[in-house]
Amino acid sequence: MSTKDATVRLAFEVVKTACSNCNLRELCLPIGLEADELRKLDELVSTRRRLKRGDYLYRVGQEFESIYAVRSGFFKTDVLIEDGRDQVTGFQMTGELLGLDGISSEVHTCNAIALEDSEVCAIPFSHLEGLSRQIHTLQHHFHQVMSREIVRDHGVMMLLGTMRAEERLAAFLLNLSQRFKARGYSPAEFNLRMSRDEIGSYLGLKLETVSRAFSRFQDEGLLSVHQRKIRILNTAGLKKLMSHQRV
Amino acid sequence: MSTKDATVRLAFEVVKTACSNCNLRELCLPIGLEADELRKLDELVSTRRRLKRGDYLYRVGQEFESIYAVRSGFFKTDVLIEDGRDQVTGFQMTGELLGLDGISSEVHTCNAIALEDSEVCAIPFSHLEGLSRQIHTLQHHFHQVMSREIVRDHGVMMLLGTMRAEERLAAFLLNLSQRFKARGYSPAEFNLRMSRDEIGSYLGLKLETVSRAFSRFQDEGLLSVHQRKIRILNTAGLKKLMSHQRV
DNA sequence: TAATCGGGTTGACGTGGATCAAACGCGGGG
DNA sequence: CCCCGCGTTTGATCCACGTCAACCCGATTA
Repeated sequence: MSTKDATVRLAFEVVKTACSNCNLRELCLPIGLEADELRKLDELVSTRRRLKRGDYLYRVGQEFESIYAVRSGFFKTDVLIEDGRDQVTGFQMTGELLGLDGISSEVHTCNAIALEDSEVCAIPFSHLEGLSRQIHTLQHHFHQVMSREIVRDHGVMMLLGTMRAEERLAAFLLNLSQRFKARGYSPAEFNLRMSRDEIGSYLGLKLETVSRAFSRFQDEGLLSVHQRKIRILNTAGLKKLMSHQRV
Repeated sequence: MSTKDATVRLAFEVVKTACSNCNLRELCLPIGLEADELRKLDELVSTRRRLKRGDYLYRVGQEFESIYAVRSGFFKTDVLIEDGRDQVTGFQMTGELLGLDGISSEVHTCNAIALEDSEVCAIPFSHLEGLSRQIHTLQHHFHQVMSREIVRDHGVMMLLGTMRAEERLAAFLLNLSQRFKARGYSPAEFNLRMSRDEIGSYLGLKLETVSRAFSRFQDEGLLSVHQRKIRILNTAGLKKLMSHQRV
């Protein structure tokens, strides 16, 4: 894809929004803020961006100025190396933040791509820093979010470094399940937003291996799988499989 | 190792210290601070802890209250899962921060272990938050440090997810080399502080595989290896190997 | 209704790294 | 000086996953 395409794809719509009446406020940045603090945050979260499936929210190398909160939809982030290999570093759903990687060098170090039609709130980072110098709660919560991202990454490193294919997929599905649950959706039945290839990239596996693991889980009665529609039939079984010492 | 051992091993010495005359101030938190700001930071970094090889700086589950800056020595951090598997998540050298994982849940989520006799500066986290509400530069720099950790983790995920054994080791050695260089040491000749097993854990490989890769590099004239003493003979060769599309 | 297309599944086979096992070599203690 | 122990090296074998290839299936278009 050419660079020209890149800029075209960045087209988006801008919409006014407010944290104070957002139904994600208990998941997202505003957590634990007082009413008056929330109003200040409203001023800061200036714009909402609407993206279509496949659109880039930002790209490697692009100047960093805002972080983004997912309001609706689903994203992936990935990193590349010259020779063409790439690695999905995460999947983000509603209430989660995107763009934290850009703070360190003022430039984004990964791509963020919408996996379905989505909306994000753009939070200009310098404003966020300003406000978190005033609001202790916000400051601390933001630090917790960054720290949680580090802990999550350690979990993925563990997964990639020590687990076998089926353990990885089980861990991945259980994680998704728990995140859907936290958002009020069924933890047992959901649609995957990503392809087998993207799952594979995230888990350090080839798509065929992912597909085989799904089939195996289905044969063993742990899941029912129809395309991207997943139903978890035996959570305990998945958990057991995950923590199973390699044979 | 029993829990009793754990508490015993946490014994340490406390020493007064000051950022303003620390020769690491250009690598560490104080980066870019004015003289008067530096004095404020001095008050905050209250204690220095001295650890012996093998001592734990903190452990999984231990209450989080401070982050630590490595003043001298060398550390590793690792995470565990129940069944005994573990994964080294990082190696930290002088000027680098430890403990960022603990912010999210007020509890440490990994172990930090000294790989040689070491000293750290303890920075009570609530004080750091307080001070960074006053000093914009400090606040921003701290955010950059956290973000850099996230970017680093993405790099490791890439490594674990897409690279083959020799590429991983090459990437690892080049990274170490560059960090030694940044600290004024030779980038071409250094002593590894960690065992083959620890390198393997970090790179998602078995120690035998690490050992074989070292031997292979030596055969090919890229390195000379004597125990843990490494001399890089052909940096370009290592880089080329790293970005080599899989055959 | 057929043709096309992209993602997913399945099978056959190859291989990189794990596993198992033995030997080496250095450093410390008697 | 020899002995012991631990980290490391090296060799032989195994196997989980990658690779390659064929086919399937549902959606889209002609």
